[in-house]
Amino acid sequence: MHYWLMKSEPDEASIDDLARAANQTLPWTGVRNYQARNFMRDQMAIGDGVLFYHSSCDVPGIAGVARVASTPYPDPTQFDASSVYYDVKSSPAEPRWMLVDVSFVCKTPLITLPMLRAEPRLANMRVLAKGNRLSITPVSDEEWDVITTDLAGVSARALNKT
DNA sequence: GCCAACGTTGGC
DNA sequence: GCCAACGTTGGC
Repeated sequence: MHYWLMKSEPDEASIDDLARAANQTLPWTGVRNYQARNFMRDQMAIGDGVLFYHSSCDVPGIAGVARVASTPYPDPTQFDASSVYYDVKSSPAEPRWMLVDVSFVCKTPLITLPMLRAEPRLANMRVLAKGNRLSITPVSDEEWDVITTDLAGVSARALNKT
């Protein structure tokens, strides 16, 4: 069981989009970075906790909680010539990009970067490291507890709902 | 719009 | 295998 922070531009897929999606689940399309892909392909398991982060927007920050809802499978957008995520060097026989499905758990009050940086227990959080650009980063057990319980005030009941 | 930081590409 | 050039990310 691992925890993750996953960045999404809300213009493309926001926490509200996830809440409105069929089965409140969306495939995490568009990752085109090998480190981020490897996290999804090699380390994620169904049930892993996800901090849903809004990036490249007016006020970036954690906007909700989600969970990993599938095992890894090829990102279909890589084969779609009309998609911005099309990858001419990939093929169904040898897919280059893998993803997982992510399911909605709950929204949280927006937890901004200054709020995260103000919390000493998050000083080593990967997403806060200087120069970090990875769209998927691991979150430690303690970081998960601090953010979901202390900063976001999510109840244990909400976190454990299936 | 700026720019620091980082990843990828491709010539050699 | 090195590394310069280039493209992208993403906060500000």
